[in-house]
Amino acid sequence: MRTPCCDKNGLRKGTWTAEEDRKLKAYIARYGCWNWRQLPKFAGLSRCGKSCRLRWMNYLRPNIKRGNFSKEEENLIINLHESLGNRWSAIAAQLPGRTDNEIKNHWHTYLKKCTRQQIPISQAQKPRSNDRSKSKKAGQKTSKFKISSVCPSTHQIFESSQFSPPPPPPLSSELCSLMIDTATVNSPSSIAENDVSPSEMFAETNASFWTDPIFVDNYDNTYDVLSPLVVDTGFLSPHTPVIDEEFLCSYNFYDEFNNVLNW
DNA sequence: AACATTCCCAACCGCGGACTG
DNA sequence: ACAGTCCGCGGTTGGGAATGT
Repeated sequence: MRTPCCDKNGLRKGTWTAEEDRKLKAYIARYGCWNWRQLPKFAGLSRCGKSCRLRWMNYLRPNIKRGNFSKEEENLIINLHESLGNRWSAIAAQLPGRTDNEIKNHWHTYLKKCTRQQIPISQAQKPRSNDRSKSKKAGQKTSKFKISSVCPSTHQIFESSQFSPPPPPPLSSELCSLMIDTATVNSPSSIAENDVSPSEMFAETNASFWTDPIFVDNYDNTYDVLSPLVVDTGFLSPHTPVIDEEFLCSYNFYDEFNNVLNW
């Protein structure tokens, strides 16, 4: 894939690394997508918001179906394309777990040929299996995402929950990650690896957040709590999503046996 | 085995609509 | 009404993997 590089603003472009994915997933699991433009700054990512959104929507989001399209899906895409045209997002809405980008790619690489040549899907030459799934590529090697039929989309999880994500507290992305990924919780010293210092975050966070008594009251707790036990400390407000092991297990996000997250 | 070509898809870009002040 | 900002969509690109010679 595209070689990571920096643009003139110092923002990274190109292929996402596993570390970037981890930061983004952890941040969104913790705070949701409250503002794509601001998100990378608080998540400790040198990416533009657009890039973060795309990565999340097309790859990291839970409940994304990967792998080959079934005949039923392909027929549905063709039928929907006849009626909707290139409105990929509208088509994707009818195919749970499929992204507009994936459908668009599949259309251009395979289905378009079928329709142009009037070839039945079953007789057309199948594209190379995407089970190769770019597994060797950066940012995707460590993905352990499991598809669960009972797993609601993250969109549903966040939207159905009662919280309205506030601007993030002065937590580093590293700490956010540690809070969700218990397997990596080892040493508080790792917080020193932050891309954005707490003071910088403090300075950049909007005023309304700092007047929020929930966070102000618990601000002192934020730097010495490095495990999911933070949930019990009272640091997390009732308005923030509490991502604990039980929650994660219930949606197949967390593998209790191996003590790792499944994404 | 080595090289050339084709395929595939993650990611980028630009545009337009929605929203806000 | 207008300008600025943000978000989402669709078109396109580019480079690694697969396939062909």
